[in-house]
Amino acid sequence: VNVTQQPRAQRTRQSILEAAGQVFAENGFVGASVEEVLTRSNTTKGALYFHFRTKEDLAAAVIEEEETVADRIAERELVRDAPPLEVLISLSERWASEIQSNPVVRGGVRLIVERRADPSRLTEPYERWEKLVAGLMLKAQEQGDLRETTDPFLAAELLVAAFTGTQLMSHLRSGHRDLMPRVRTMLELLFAGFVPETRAVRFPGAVER
Amino acid sequence: VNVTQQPRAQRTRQSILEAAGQVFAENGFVGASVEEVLTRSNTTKGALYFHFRTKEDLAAAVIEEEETVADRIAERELVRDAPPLEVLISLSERWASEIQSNPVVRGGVRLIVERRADPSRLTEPYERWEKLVAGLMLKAQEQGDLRETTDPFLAAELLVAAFTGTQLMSHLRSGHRDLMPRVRTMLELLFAGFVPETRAVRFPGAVER
Amino acid sequence: VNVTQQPRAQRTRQSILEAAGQVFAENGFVGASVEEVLTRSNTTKGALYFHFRTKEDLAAAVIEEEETVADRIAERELVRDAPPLEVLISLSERWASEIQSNPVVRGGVRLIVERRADPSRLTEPYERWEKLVAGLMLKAQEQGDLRETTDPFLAAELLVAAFTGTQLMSHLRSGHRDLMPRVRTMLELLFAGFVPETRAVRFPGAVER
Amino acid sequence: VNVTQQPRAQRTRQSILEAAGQVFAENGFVGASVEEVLTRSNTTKGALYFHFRTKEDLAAAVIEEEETVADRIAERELVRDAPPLEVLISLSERWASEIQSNPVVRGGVRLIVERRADPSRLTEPYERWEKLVAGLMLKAQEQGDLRETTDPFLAAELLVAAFTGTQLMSHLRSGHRDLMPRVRTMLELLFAGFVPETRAVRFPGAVER
DNA sequence: ACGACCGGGACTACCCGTTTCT
DNA sequence: AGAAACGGGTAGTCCCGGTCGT
Repeated sequence: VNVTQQPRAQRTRQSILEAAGQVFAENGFVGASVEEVLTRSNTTKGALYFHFRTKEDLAAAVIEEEETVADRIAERELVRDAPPLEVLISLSERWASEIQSNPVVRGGVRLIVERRADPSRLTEPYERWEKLVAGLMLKAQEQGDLRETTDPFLAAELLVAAFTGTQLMSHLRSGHRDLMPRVRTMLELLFAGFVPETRAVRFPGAVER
Repeated sequence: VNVTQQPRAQRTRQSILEAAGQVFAENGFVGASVEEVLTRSNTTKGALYFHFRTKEDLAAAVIEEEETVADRIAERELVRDAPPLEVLISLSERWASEIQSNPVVRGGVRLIVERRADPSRLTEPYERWEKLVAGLMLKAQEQGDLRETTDPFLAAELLVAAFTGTQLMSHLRSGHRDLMPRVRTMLELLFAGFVPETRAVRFPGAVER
Repeated sequence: VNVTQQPRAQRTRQSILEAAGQVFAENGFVGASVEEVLTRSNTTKGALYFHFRTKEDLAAAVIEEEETVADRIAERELVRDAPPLEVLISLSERWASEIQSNPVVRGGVRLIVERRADPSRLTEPYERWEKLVAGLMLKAQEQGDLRETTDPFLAAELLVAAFTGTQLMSHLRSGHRDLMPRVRTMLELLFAGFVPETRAVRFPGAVER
Repeated sequence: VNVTQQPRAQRTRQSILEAAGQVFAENGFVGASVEEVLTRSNTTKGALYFHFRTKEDLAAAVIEEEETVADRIAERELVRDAPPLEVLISLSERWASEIQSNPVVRGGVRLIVERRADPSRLTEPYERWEKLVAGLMLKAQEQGDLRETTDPFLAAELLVAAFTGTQLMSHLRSGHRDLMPRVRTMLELLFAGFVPETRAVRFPGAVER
């Protein structure tokens, strides 16, 4: 294999991926046209079909990258030695910020939301989020930061659903521009019901925006 | 104008609308094919394009019907003389039940979620839901059923977003089959944070399913 | 048979025919849409398909009416006791004027020009014109108004072709508005070559416009 | 730009153009079906829509080629050092011969005749013919080959109209097979009226066919 | 006799994901 | 890697019957 060319190949692949992310985010899978991706990435069919065998393949790559980013963020937050609910907060805000700034992530998110009954796909991303959140909720309950009466698993499910709904609303109303404040107030209101009256969650300053 | 044959016409129109609801719900607007609607409704192109000028038109009709149903449900619940939060509960459950059972509603819901920033559209359905819910939240606060510290408008926004997210999750995971219990637990968890500790919301038995 | 309704039926038929003439004149046979005819004639499909079995039928009726008008004009001019070339002149101008004012005639003319290799149609209108003109040319030659060296049949053929071409040009350039002067100068130039130097054709004042 | 494969592409494009010429010539613009062009050119939709964006585009290309051919013929004749009327004769016959033998030209001619008042089109071909002919007529008059009493511009207009009419007649009656003799006699008769008695135009042998 | 409403279905232009050839 | 070609599938148009009322 040629080695000197690899950097250029990687750049090409990346720019295709980014363009695809945008187009998928705006139009969904069926609504997206390969031609549009070509135009935005300033490449040609030859290039695209060299890197990705089909349009489905391209979508899968977008999702994969999005998942990788998600994992990286999750890992980075999980190792922090902070109260679990605070981890949950900064995790949510980091993720929101990523959605705002990274087109590939935005595309992946839309593709996942849209996903038809294609069960042969990668392990459901939502389940992974739910498991991760549930873990934090459990730890929080052990430390007395989650009410005894609140089921940690159901709380996790709700948080994921509410985040998804919030992200959707922000997408529809402002094209994700007001995502951060929406996520912030969502968390505040939710946690008001999760946390015992005697405790209070510390909300750090918003990451950005 | 004319009276002859109208019953048949109405039946045809309705069966097209229902088929369209299904197809839109399953595949979204772009993914839906008119041909599929034809097959499922057991009609022909002539019939379809007699009742609806374009595919867009058909989608608009689906949304319109869905909105009409929503309004009818809202009206029926609002006149009830019950505590506002209980109204909110039965309203949510009625709506969830409608989504489960009525394909046109299901289609409309998906179409609305998908809708890009098409500002020339009917007044955003979400805004209407938010206003309605906010009204009930305000009344609840007056009656002491909503914590003083909870902003009724933000609470309404969250509820709508959480409902949407929950509906989406249920759609993706079970095709709306487990929608009712999901909505129920969502409400329980949310209200735990909204209602003062001294009060308790009465959750009636689930409407059905 | 019902008699009282017949006048109304005739009116309906006529208004359809006129609308059809317009639409055919503007768009040709294939380009014309029955729907457009309906709109302009303010009638409905039921009415149209009662009077005319198919679109072809409608076109045939338009042509038939146009031919009838042509025959009527020809007869009226032919009985006149005037020099043959003068008859030719006023015949041409009457026909031009009819084309300008009568939409059905205009439609018929276009349909005939367009006619595909459909040899099973009514006897070619052009042949009839040529025969008629040839007869007048022959008479003119007998009276010394046509040069001895000019073949009356070829002259007739040319006149018909030139008229058709002129009519077409006028249609393309002005929508038939400048048809009269064009026909007039065409005749003047043509006759300059047909008539012996010693004679001169009397051009009457133009019929109108 | 690109160089690879251009010969093949050019061949494909040309064969599509020729098939399109035929189909347009036979059925006009609306009557022509892209599918028929595909069949006759032995190509596929993909190929056609790679070379031409729409059916209109295809028609425009046919017209453009026809105009190019016309220009080439005109240029070649105009540089000849011959009496203007003789140039006119051989020009007409060359053009007639081209119509007979070149399907693209035939298509273009029909498309132009059909063209409705679409003012956004290329400069009206008829005007260009008229100007060209008028120029020759003027020169002929200077040299005493055109009668003093004949207006060169009107004569040009008539010639173009008569040619168009003749071509149409030949199309309708014989599918252009008898075009050459028709044009020849048309010119003879016309010129009999244009040229002074003392002079005589030399009619060369027909170009071919 | 006349006309209205409703529906049938063949057909059209065109888009678009993909492959082939160089 | 890019130009060219492939071909299935799309929404939509349009001519035309049926089937009623008046």
